[in-house]
Amino acid sequence: MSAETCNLSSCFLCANCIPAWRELIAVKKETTHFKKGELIFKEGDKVNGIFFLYSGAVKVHKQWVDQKELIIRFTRQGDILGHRGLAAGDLYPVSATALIASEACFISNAFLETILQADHTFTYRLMQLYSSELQKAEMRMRNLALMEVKGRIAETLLKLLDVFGIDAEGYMTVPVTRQDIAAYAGTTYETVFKFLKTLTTDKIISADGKSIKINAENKLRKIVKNAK
Amino acid sequence: MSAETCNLSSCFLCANCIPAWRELIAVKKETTHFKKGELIFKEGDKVNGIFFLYSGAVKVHKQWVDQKELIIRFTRQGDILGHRGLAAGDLYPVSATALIASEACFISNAFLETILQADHTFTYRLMQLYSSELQKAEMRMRNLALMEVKGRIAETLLKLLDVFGIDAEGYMTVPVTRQDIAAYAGTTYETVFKFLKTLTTDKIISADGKSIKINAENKLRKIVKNAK
DNA sequence: GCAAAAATATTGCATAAACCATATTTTAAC
DNA sequence: GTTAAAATATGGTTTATGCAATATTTTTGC
Repeated sequence: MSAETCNLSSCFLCANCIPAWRELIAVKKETTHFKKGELIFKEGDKVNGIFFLYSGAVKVHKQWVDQKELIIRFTRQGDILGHRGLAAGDLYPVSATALIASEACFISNAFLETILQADHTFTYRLMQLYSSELQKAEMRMRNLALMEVKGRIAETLLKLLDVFGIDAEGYMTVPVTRQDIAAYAGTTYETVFKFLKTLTTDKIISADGKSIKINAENKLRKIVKNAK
Repeated sequence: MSAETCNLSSCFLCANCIPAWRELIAVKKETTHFKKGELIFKEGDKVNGIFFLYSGAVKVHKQWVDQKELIIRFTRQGDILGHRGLAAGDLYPVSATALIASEACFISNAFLETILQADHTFTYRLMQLYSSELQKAEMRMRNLALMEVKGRIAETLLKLLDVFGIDAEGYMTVPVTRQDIAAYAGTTYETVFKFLKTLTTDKIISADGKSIKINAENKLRKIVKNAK
């Protein structure tokens, strides 16, 4: 179970807990597999535990009336999923969906509590993680509220680059739909489509169907800076 | 120093630490006073410690180019200020400004670290607090991105009611300017002005100059719900 | 108590971006 | 492999909001 799917070092839990715990973690954790497009957990579901993403790519999103949704963040290998619900309530406040085939270690609430009680350094690190996530959330809040759409779309492209990286030819490794770009930028598909077209015309990006390649990162950053 | 300004029980620190610590806290803390409109700390300043708001009302805000700002949250007695910077960097990512005369206990970084290392329950509670703040931040992110302006303004009024409460005649206890309402809702003064006027015409609120009174809370909630 | 600076009041206009409609292509499901 | 369902492509219309302008009132600092 452990050898193929978890090297006991790359996820937040293994990287930050007391080494001695890893043996027990190897026994207690369950490895879970998710297909592309599969729901990992759903807003409103009861929180049973926490996921540590071992491989793949996941979007964390939150609904609003009438099919609308905002993508809160994109996560990659090593990231935590479902930690928001941990201590603050018993229902997930967000949903998580696999963007590509993904694997995660699932740790039950009860076992996590045990770790938190026994390993104070881990608790401290988790608190630090939350603190930095909070900072990111505040930054994003400000951008969603005050930055104009073009800047938010440019920002989304840069974020995807940062989180998922690029392959040998410079194309983004994880195929994200334009609808997802819109959902992260807090806008509509049509607006994304139109703006990506002008970006392509200006050679700032190359959009070959679904795959996107960023040619001029600095120009995207300039768009973000100048987005009013 | 302690008796007049801090009862050693109402702030997050005193309420959640091991009782034995309170004596030391009483010695180590510094009581700080802020006048209406005074800056408590500024985005980009070096983080020296953490504030526990003892009395008054404070806005936490974040800048964007060209004088624009978003109010991240309103805080009242008992709340923590400046905790974002604690573990995640050495510069404040936000500013804090007193809305009315306010008092806060200041705890230096060094002493806070001591508490965190010695009192694991406190660390755990602080982690829980961050977790719930994160949930709130995500909710707000979604609302700022997807809810239309009228809903966001209505939401702001409800938030002010929730955080600061009302006096005997039903008026909000803390005078918040329309510009601040706009800054929280992520919109402009003019839009707030126009919408508050229709709310007044519809008798949902009474706006007597600066003081605002909410007459029909349920109608405001309905506006939030239906805001697209 | 006066001057300067915010905050408020008000309106009209410009426009960015959502919404609508529809056709085509790609992806997923059985 | 066929069909259904997403996702994409693209234009035209509408409208919610931001922006500019200007006048008045309130607050604040010295």
